[in-house]
Amino acid sequence: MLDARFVRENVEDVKAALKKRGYEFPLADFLSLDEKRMQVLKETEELRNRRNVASEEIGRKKRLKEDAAAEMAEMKTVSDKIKSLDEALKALEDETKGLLLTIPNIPHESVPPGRDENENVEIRRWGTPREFDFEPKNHWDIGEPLDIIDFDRAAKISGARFALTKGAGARLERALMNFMLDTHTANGYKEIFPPIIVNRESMTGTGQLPKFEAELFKIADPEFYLIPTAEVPVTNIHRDEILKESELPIYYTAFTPCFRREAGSYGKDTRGLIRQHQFNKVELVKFVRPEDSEAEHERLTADAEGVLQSLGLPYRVVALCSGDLGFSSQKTYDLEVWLPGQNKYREISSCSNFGDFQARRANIRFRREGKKGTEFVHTLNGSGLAIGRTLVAVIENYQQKDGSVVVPEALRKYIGLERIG
RNA sequence: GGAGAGGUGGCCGAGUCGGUCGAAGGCAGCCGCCUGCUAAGCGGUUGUGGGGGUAAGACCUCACCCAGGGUUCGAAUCCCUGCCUCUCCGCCA
Repeated sequence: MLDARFVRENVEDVKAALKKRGYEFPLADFLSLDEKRMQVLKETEELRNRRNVASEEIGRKKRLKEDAAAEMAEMKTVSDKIKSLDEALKALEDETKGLLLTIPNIPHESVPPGRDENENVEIRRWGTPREFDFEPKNHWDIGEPLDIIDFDRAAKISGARFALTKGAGARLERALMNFMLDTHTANGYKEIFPPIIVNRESMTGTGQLPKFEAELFKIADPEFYLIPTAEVPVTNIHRDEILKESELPIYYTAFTPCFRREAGSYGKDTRGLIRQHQFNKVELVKFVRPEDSEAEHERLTADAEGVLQSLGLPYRVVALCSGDLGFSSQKTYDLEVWLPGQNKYREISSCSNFGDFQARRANIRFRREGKKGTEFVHTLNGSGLAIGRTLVAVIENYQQKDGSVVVPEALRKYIGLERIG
């Protein structure tokens, strides 16, 4: 959420910045609403003040056994007025806030301008895609014969876009989870195992609601949501809190299943593990001081890259252009891993700096040492990594001509195998 | 699922028959003083958000005692609803 006062005072800048995203800011709506709101607010406060003063006077008179009927009658009408103004104010506030909640974050100045993913900018590459002396297969053509991935049974149990792993596949999934968590905790992230069903406030805090309800799985009664990413519960750990400066930065890592409706992606990645309604992911989340967030963003991205490097998986880092940026993000790097089966790089991690956008929504503040008042922290997060897609990458990059899969060195002690199949 | 208790400031805790309650008292914190140092002691001070004001302060004002409604001239105090916590019974991984 953007700051109302900031928007009010920087209308043109805000408008221009959001235009970079391809977002038309409803400027006139906001300003007239905001002005009306302030006007009503002032009026109510004046009346309240009058009432407070009069009520005190009435109390004094009553104690002295004097008559206060006239004041009481007058205040009755003042109170009625306040009540109706309050209703109007509440409506205006809801509307203003509702509008603010649907405005995306302002892209950071370093974000490359662009309309969509085609204008994202490659920052660097790591590793060299392997040369195959045979035609490399898709992961499902490797996994199904090995009987480690089963799409048909999962479809029977649940439906399309579900999969189940078994045997060495299930163990590989578990090995990846442990390997990633161990890697990140060694780098100073505290391990969290959060709830994966959350309330509306949490979803609003990180920016999924109110705008993206259609992408979420919802539990109707009682009202809850399944998380689309651990970012939601983990960032909301500190919702409505005032942290000490000495506590920052805070680093968390969390393994969770994630649930996404994937509405609007019909026909995309219909086969295979790439796009599932349910998938596992290890997430990295940071809470930092504003002046540190850019450097922390680079480090977080490097931490996610470290996992790919340890696994020997070639990848590239891409800076999302302004038009491809997520709603809450002010800057994002995607990590794209090489998939021989598709002969291209595919997203496996997304590392974002949200600035104070989420902190303002979720009301996460900190107090500086020796200073009065509070400031919003900056929040960041990134996948470290999406486990399903990592499993795909391992299988495709380490496939052998005979249909087996060699287990990367780093995973062997976790899975207890050198080869699958 | 049934029965009951409770939610007050960083923490503990008081709020009488509704009327200077933003809220006693204690602890912790901060600033002085004092003791050669430390501890103890003495005095003062310490919440968040909005609006106005100022060069910046000072200052003025509104709101906030879980949340949302209601009663009233006036509510932390009374009433309703919701959320959360705790205890007992039942059930259960």
